[in-house]
Amino acid sequence: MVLARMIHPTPRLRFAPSPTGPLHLGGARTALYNWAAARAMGGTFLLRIEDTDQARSTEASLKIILAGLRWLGIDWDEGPEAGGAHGPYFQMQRLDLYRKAADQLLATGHAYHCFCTPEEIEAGRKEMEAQKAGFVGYNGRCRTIGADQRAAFEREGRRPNLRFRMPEARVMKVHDLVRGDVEVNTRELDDWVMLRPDGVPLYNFACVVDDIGMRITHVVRGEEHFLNGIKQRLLFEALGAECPQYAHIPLILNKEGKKLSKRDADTNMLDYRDKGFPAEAVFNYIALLGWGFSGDRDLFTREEMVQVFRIENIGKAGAKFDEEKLRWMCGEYIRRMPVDQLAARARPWLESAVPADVWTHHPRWLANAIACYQERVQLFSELGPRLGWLFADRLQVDEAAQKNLAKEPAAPTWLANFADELAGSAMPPSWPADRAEADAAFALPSRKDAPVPECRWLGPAGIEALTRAFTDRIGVKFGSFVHPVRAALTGTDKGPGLFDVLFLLGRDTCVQRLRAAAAG
RNA sequence: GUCCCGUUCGUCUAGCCUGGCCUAGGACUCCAGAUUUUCAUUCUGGCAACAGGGGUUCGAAUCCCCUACGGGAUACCA
Repeated sequence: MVLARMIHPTPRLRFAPSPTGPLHLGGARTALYNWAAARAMGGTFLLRIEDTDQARSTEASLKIILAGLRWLGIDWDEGPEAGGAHGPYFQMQRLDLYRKAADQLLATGHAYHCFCTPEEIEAGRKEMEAQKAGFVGYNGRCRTIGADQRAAFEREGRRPNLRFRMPEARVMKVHDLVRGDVEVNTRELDDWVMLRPDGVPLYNFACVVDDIGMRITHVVRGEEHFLNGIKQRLLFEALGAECPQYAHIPLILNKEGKKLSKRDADTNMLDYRDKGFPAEAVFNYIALLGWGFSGDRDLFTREEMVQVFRIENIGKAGAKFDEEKLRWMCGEYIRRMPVDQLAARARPWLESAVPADVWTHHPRWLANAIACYQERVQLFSELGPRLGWLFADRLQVDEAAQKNLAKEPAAPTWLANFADELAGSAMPPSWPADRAEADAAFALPSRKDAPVPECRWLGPAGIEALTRAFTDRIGVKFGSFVHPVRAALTGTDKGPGLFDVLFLLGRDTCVQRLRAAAAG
């Protein structure tokens, strides 16, 4: 048992953002895959903040990243605001650990001080380029520096960087969980800087020290890190630690097929939240960018994903982001939501459209109204504008509706007479009057085969019967009658079933609007 | 320049590792039809792809090679 645990340590994965910008699509997907892999393997998922780029790191970005992850439902077991036994989880709080590792590497000869100035490094690079060397990087001038030269540099006041001493031409055979077996010759890489004179580490160094300290076993990250992975493997080796399993995944491309950048405003995850995209739909969609749930299904929950997710199944080819499909997926999720949940979650976008009184005193009525639009919207934010006609004092009539009102010369007469008919009917009263009884009795949108409940008020079916009897009586074709009525009542030519509209509006408002339309 | 990775319908993908069940499946989009009082939903049907060329094999989307195209890397950023 103990032995088994040594061979297969508890999987520990991390997402390690640098707080230099918002959480964008690519970062969200990386986090999501790491999270899913951790959950799938019954392991631990943690967050580490790589804030060593002090000039660009901000507290605001950190907040946005954490909020974005939480919104997507990606939770972490260790990290900021969660604590954990392997902290601190901010790199700037781990400087002593890097220092210690640096001393060890210096002592074992895996690292050396480099006194070159940026200008000297650049000159060396130019020289290599002129020699048509395939690889162009640091020329390793300080590799073999003597004590005299070193002392001379120090007298000049130069402060050294710490560089990693790369093996000269070693063929690294590595296995990447996504790319498979790949060979890289270390001559493609130069002696990279680990530590600045001020003691702040650079990415590859801090990353490895932390992955060791945090016992990371698997790393899923963007393919821009593939070569960093080679450098890091060597560093693990030099430090006598085991390297995690790496999986380098292709980048997400934008519609133009270019790399998604942090500057693309609509790639900030919180923008999707603010625009009314359901989080679980965004999660679902992002998961599909480079991974397939199965051959015949692309709608799934987080839990279902965790059941079947395997890092090895992430695709090697880059994917383009398609907002059209994302939106379809949002609509799909909204349709499947219980209507009360939809109302609650859409509320932030409904505050201006729906009077506060409705929320507190007419919840069933509002739920019915929202239910009528459930299959007609894709985003929470689309609900408010659609509901406007319900509360309008003076109805806005759009062009299509005006056409429908003008098409039949007799329409004004029909509407006036229909108003009289409704005035004497048992239709439910109109908001703000109390109509809770009717709203509780009838669930919208009404369905043809639904049984008619016992109620003293007319429901949609009853109103339809009344209407059909009326059109028969005045000798008007039902089909032509219906359009001007909808126009008069909602001001548009689209929307829920007409009798749901009548029911929602209630007797008095219907009468009033029909008469107003009849009067022109 | 050099190195690495990739390329299946317009898009996301299944299939590829372990060749035959692939006249290549699903989804989004689009088109047509059905249902319907409008819109939407739903249902039915349709358009649409193995980048190109060689090779291996009885047989290749699947294995090998070359070409083209795309992406990534080549920092005192991460």
